[in-house]
Amino acid sequence: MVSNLTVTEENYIKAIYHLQQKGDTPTTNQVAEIVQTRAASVTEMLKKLNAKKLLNYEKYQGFTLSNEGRKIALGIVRKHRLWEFFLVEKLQFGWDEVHEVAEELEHIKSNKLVDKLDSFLNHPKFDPHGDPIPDSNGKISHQPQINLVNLALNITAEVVAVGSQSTALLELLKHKKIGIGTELLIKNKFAFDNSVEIQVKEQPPFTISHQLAQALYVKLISA
Amino acid sequence: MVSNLTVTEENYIKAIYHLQQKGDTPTTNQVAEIVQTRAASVTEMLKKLNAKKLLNYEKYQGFTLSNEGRKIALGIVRKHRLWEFFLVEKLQFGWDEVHEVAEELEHIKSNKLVDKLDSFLNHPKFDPHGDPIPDSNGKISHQPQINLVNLALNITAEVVAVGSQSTALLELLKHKKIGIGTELLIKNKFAFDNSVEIQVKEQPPFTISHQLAQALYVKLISA
DNA sequence: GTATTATTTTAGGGCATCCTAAAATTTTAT
DNA sequence: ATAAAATTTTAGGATGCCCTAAAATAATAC
Repeated sequence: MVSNLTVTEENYIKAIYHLQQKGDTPTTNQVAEIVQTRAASVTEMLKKLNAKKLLNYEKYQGFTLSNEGRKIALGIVRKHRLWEFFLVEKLQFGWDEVHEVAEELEHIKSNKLVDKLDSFLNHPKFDPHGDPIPDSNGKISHQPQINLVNLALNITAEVVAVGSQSTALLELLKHKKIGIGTELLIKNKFAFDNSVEIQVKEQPPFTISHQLAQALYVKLISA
Repeated sequence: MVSNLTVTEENYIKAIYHLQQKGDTPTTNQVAEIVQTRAASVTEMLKKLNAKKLLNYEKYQGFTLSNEGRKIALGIVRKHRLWEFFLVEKLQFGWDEVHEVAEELEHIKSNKLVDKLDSFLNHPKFDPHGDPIPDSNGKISHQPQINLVNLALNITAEVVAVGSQSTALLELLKHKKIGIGTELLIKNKFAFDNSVEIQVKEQPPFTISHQLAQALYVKLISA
């Protein structure tokens, strides 16, 4: 219960949590890719986390987080996203440059710190990328989000989240001046390459690739 | 120059820096005490830091920080004290409960973060314990400070720093309602045990031990 | 100035995490 | 349904930092 985990252990747990969030049950190789190591090292860690009952693991048969493991993952995600919010909101970081620093800050161990930070920031529900911040009980707010490729034509919507934190994506979005809160609508979809012509409020329309559209999540504007 | 150090290496450097600040040239055993390890482990690390040119070290002959080593130490101290200031000023921590958390936060690696934090806090010069915060060039402000045992009778002075961060000391100060900024004067010094009778503004006088008086630093009030 | 004591260093080994190479198992393709 | 390919696991070794015990050196006491 008091589980004092190493930074390494926390990173494995977080990786597994994120893979599970994407639907598919995670594989050894996927985890290795995320934590930047080799499959053999992952297997070793799986055994360790299994022994600590944070994972349900049968060799060759896959693994998922136990309830306890999920709680820990939610705690880490909470810290990560609160720090990101802090960095953007209070320290004036760009939303595309906070991920790496938050990767370090998320491992600071002090419940008091997290709770006080949360109060200081007025209990934000979503981080600067639009991802929900779990509350202190691990509860997550959901806002109805639609993938941009599924948005109907000529309906104005607001960007509420992005599909990944890769710097490549964030750089592109910055260049195109699209961020959380941007209002846009779809003028056209082109079957040839699935590219999408969008119009951002008050600006001339332009076309974005299918990959980029897939990385954007929007909600309808209740006008 | 880009020196990417481990948390452990940073902790050794910081320990050596603080020992040097106290005047005496540091010993292997003193460092072991501070970083909570054995002398043998310290020797090992001394060799490593020497190889990285952060230390001038000759076996059996002692060691001191090189210029590069001192720069690194100042960077860590700067981060530690800025975070302490943040915790007390913005997150409403008590000044007696921030040290441990700051021990973790000081190892977060991002110059941009430190600089932005510094701006956010309006470039504070002293941390909540009265210790000076080095600026981004490693420059340290000094305020004239007098040890309370050397303060003359009936001269009002203001507490500007405390001699250590030990929880025992901070707890005692809290109980006696003495902190940075407290104004007081000495009514009496007792030769028998070197205890000191002090009066805090508007309150009845009381006596404190020699040890406690030694742990308090004051400056005269320019009235 | 030598003997005793204290300090520092070396020697040798432990644990966590990483690695490569090989073996075991599962999945895919025909 | 079996052969080939991909994945996962085991085996064995490396590195960073820790430890204890013993050896080397320095400091102190008489």
